[in-house]
Amino acid sequence: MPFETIANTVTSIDRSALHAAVAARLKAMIIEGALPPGARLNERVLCEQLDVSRTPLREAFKLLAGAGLIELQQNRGAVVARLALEDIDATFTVIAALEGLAGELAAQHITAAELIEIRALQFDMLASHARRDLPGYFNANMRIHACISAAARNPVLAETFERLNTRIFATRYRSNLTPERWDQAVAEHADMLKCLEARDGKQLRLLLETHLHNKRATIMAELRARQAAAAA
Amino acid sequence: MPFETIANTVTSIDRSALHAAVAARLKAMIIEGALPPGARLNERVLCEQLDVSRTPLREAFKLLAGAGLIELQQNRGAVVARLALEDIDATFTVIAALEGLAGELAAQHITAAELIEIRALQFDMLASHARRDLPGYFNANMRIHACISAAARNPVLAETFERLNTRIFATRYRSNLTPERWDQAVAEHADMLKCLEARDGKQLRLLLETHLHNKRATIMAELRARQAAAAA
DNA sequence: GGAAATAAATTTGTATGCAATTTACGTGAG
DNA sequence: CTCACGTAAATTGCATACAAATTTATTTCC
Repeated sequence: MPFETIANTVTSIDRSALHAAVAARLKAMIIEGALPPGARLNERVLCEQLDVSRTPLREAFKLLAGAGLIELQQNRGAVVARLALEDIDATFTVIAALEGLAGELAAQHITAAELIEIRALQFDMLASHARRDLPGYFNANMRIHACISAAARNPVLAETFERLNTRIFATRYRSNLTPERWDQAVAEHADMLKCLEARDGKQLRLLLETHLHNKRATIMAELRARQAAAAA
Repeated sequence: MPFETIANTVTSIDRSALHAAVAARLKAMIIEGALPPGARLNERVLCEQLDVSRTPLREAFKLLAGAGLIELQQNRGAVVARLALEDIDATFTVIAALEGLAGELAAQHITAAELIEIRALQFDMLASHARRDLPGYFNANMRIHACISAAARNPVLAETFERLNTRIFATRYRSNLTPERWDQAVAEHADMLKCLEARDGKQLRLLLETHLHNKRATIMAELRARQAAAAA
């Protein structure tokens, strides 16, 4: 994780590590959707917007390209990585396996304090669910998954997970949910918490894989429907 | 294309995409061990060796840093990523889960032609094992795992796998083996092939996870012993 | 008017120069 | 002899200049 150590939230850019700061900034813009998939990254325009010269900007491009967030085209610049539906599906498949592993390891290593935090986040999530506050729900949801990832005590897993999650962030955490699927997801989270408390890693792994598989099916159905609607 | 240009591509590098070519070259040097973990990457020296100016070299650094192959240090250049023992252990844990997933998916999607190729590679591996040809064994071994990864039909999985594998390539495929562990590994591969032929994805996943877990235990034991010997 | 050819403008890729930081080295004090 | 300090050398980071490629605009011809 070479560039996410710099705070993404800073408005003006730290002049002492321009390429890293620019990369963090661009990454944030991609996650937030300011730079949507497929968007061309014009060097001159971005240089003016970020107030840096081309060298650090181009180096930031390479950092993001190495991480798979953007694609470089020979003599034709860079574009934000465009994920086909199959790629999103494939990414969820891998994330399901990784989260399953994270859950199994977390059940072994999680501390009492971390468990308390996850319980609290679970209530936050229930509150957002009750209020039908989708952004709040996704926020709590995301933090629970991050907690589990952290409790796994495997930095390689965390990094790999972070890397894949970044690429489908908007898809994963800005999708719609049917009321039924939302209820089901909340119920699945309750089961997951029980497994964690019981330190039942095997079962938690199964639950997480199923949970992610269900989320994948939901999102893929929505995306396919959206694509069909756009084609018509 | 003139003959001279073709000849040049063998020794020197393609001038039309310098940063990518340099990155590929550096990656190869890292995998081959010419640039061992922790080695400092001096810009001037590498510029002369690769016959490029600093700009594409530095851009190549960023590509590799984004992929996690090297580490950038503020005002202090770049070094080949140094993996602590815990990192190697953690990487194997993740790879085990990913290969398990790959096996499960491969059992669903593998073609007859691919199965034939894996059977052939299995015999190559047996031949190398019989001759006690360790490099030949690792080569066949690596290709079998690559075949399974390809048969999974999941580009994200393949990419993630490739990325992690690159980082521990030397560790994974240049380690020593006790005769017993070597025999055991060969036997495990025979079981894996049976599962593939029977299209038993669940069982193949278990086998692969166990196989990788065993490989991890072997390698970690060797590395810890080596480290203890070096400390003494 | 439209297609092909051509020229201009834009954009990308690489090389190089300069400033800032880090590292190396020599000198002298304790 | 060791350690601290200061200066010089080396190295890194960024900006800019130039070259090559691509895209856009214009002209020419049918």
